[in-house]
Amino acid sequence: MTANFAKEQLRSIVQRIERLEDEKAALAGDIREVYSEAKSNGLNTKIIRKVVALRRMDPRERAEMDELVDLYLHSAGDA
Amino acid sequence: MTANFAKEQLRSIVQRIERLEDEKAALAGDIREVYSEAKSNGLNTKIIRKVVALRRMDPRERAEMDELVDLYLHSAGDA
Amino acid sequence: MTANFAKEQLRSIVQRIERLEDEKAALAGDIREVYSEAKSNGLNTKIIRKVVALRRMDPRERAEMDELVDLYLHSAGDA
Amino acid sequence: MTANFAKEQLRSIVQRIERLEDEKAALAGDIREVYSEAKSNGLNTKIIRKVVALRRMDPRERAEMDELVDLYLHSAGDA
DNA sequence: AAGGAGCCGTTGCGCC
DNA sequence: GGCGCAACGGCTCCTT
Repeated sequence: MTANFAKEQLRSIVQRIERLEDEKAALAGDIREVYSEAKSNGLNTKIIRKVVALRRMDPRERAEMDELVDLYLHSAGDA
Repeated sequence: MTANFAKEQLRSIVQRIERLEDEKAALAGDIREVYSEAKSNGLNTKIIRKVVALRRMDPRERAEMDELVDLYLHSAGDA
Repeated sequence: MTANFAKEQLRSIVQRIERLEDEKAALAGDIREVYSEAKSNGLNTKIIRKVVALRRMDPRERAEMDELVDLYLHSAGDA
Repeated sequence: MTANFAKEQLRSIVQRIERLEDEKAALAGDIREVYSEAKSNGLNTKIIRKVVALRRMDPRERAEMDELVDLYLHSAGDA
């Protein structure tokens, strides 16, 4: 029956998503633990988050962006 | 000078945004106060947030969505 | 040297986070693919997302919340 | 009647929130328009957003944070 | 290319 | 007063 086929398909999809979401949540927990460890060792987790984000960016692209920010910042601030 | 023109334009834009952002932040503060008042009167603010969101939706659209959710939920859960 | 120890520690932490973030991103990609497949089979992914979220909630808690929403919605709307 | 009192109170709260949300949404629209204008004048809106955010920060605090980011970045990257 | 939806990071709130 | 969680805002991707 076609309705049952659709139902089975939906079930499968929902279950696969839930499984993957569970794994993702587990990893998020692991990451949380690492930050927690960092904090208990006196490291600044907010800064670490920024460092991780910066390292993820392409260096060339990052340099361009920094230049533009400086330029715009200067233009916006001066008379 | 065209560079100065661009600079003036950027200055104007940044200042207009900052002004609007200030007003927006003030309103956000007002909203926060109302929720705070609600909470201190024993109301459930999480529920109020949902109610506000629901009231914003078109009723017809909302009904359709609820029906679909029920249908999918049922299909996903039964054998 | 204590500075080097701190440096090594930071390096380790950053690398562990990056590794975990990579795995998390891969899972996010997998989830996206499943939704994509669902959509190409004519399913409503927005609804599926709601269903997944609902199934994650505790049923008892969910029922309570629904009741409260109805109550508040009614109180807010009637004269 | 106390129930009616609570109902009136809830109604009032919901309506005040909705009013404030409307005003906030209007401002958000205005801000959106300014960015749109900026873009049509060849300005990089992503950079403008960063500039606006930077200008909002306390300079002293910002300098400290930048130093820390450099320090951590260096420690994380070198051997 | 523009607009909207989902995801991620940040900030504020309640708990301990 | 710090920690953990939840809501908010910004960024990115995807559709139109």
